[in-house]
Amino acid sequence: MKNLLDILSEKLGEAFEKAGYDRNLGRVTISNRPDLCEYQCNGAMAGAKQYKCAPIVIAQAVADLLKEDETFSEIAAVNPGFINIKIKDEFLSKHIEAMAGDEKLGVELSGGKTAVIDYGGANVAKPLHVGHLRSAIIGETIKRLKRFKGDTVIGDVHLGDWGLQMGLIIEQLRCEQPDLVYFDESFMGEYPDTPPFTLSELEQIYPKASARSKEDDDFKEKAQTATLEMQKGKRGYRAIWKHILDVSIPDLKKNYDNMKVEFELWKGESSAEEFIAPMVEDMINNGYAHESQGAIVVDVKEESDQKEIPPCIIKKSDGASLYATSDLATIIQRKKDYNPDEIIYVADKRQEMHFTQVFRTAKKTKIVDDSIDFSFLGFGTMNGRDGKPFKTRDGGVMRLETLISDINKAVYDKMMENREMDEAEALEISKTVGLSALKYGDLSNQASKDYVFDLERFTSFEGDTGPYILYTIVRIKAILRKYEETGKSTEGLSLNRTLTPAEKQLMLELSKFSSMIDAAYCELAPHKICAYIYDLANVFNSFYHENKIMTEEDADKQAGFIALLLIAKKALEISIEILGFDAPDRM
RNA sequence: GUGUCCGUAGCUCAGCUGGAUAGAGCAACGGCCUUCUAAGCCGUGGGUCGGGGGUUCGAAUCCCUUCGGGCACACCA
Repeated sequence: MKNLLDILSEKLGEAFEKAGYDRNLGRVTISNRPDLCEYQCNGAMAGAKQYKCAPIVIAQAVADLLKEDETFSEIAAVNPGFINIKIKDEFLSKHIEAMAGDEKLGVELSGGKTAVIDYGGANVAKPLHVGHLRSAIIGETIKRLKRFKGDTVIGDVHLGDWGLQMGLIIEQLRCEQPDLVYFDESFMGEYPDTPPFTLSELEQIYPKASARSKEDDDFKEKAQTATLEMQKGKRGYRAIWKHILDVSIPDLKKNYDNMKVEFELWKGESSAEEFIAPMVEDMINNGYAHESQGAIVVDVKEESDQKEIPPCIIKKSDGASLYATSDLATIIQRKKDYNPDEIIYVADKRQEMHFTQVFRTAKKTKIVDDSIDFSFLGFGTMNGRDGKPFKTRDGGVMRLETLISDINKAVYDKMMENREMDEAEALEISKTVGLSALKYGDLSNQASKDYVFDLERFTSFEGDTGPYILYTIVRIKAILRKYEETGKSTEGLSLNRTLTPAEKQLMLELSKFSSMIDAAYCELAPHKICAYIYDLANVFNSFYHENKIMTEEDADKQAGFIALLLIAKKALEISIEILGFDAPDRM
């Protein structure tokens, strides 16, 4: 259905046209002076030059034409040429009612594109840490948002399981346990089913290896060789690789699950391995790729570039493939499996260059045609309160599990300060509320910017936080529960046609829902959803204080309030569902 | 060095397809609970929108310049 601004703009546009002006001047926006009006149109000022007359003259002519219109309770031309608009209660109320009748609250479907979203970016053998947080949270929200708009979306965690890190682990393992059968060149039998390491052992191997490779060139070289051999299919190394995956993936799943982050695909860089060799061959044969300094590269610079874009390396000089190679091969695979209209990558913004290279290479080498859209949603760094990248107290990388349990603990403590509650229930609720704190804290910032993670602030129950949003929903639920306890039904109620001021404010806010979703969708901007529900929660809470619902004596009016609560609840619940968290029934 | 992003209240951030008096939250201060969860609501104070030019009837928003900061710049991912 049409949103309110479009309806109003159309009416104004018609009036502009009738008065002899361009109808496009009739664009109506939300008032930036709520003390004066609800909506405004600035078209008269924009058109003044074109028609060589004072803007107020145009504005007056338009306003005069609409004086009698049943939509407006007030429409006035104001110097220097604003048109100030207020709408009638009844018109608004009917509009919101129509919205409520729609499953998606008036949001129109996109047209059903198919998209693959590449997010999460976990590495096997490494526990999830805070660096993985944003990709997971933002990616999941984009996925849900696009689904809500009617797209078919496939989320792929795209594990890091094919690069140098694997070689590092193999070499480190060799140092620690040289007698393992995997390193015995002459071994021809079946390798054991049981991994030679536990999860926690595995998690210690990688950091050690990584640190060592930075100081020990010889070790690094060996790791590179091992990587290459693994990629080529060396049996013992592949067996280790398989063990690493088997040990890591269940743990990763569990962790993502705790965050309500769900992937349709658990593929990794390795999954596209079979496409690599033919792809590279094609690129060479078709003249797209050439040798440079021993490596195989594709030139991707373009005339219009403001800066030098280095060539995209698809084969290292030692013959190993790397990040770009597997990303390109994965595009081939995705095209084959899903033929998507777009592929969205959610990754740290520092990787922008890499994706520019990959996207250009994919199009230049005709892996995909121009109809596919690539987009890179780069996010900023999560910093600590000191403004520097988030670290543990001793300067290490904090595990996601630790971060989440810290948050849940903080929420739990605060709950117990203010409420008496059964311990088991409190623990359960603190997880729900904690997740909202974490996700809202992240998503309410613009994705592309760095932000400061402040546990104290995010878990606060005051202000612009997840818990505040949940608290608002809990309040609504409580009233609805009480209403039903009086034996009345919440089905089929009509909104009031004469509105209290706060009631009208709430409806005006609700009317923005569909345009807010559209903006968030087009701009891949989850923070707009957060900003909206925060405003909505504020307006609701004002309404809550100014209108005593349960003690309202006029039963019809009370029913109208309840009808409005249901819509507000739905708008909030749809929104947090997209953001990827839930509201408890009480807190 | 080149490119790019950012600089808005003490702190954390919105606003940026140009519009009227630049908004929130936190922190500070003052009110409101015999009434639906006070984890709330209402109010007060707090700003040369980094600086300087320009375009415009009108600039936090567009252009130029300058200062300060982050990040990226071929064989890591």
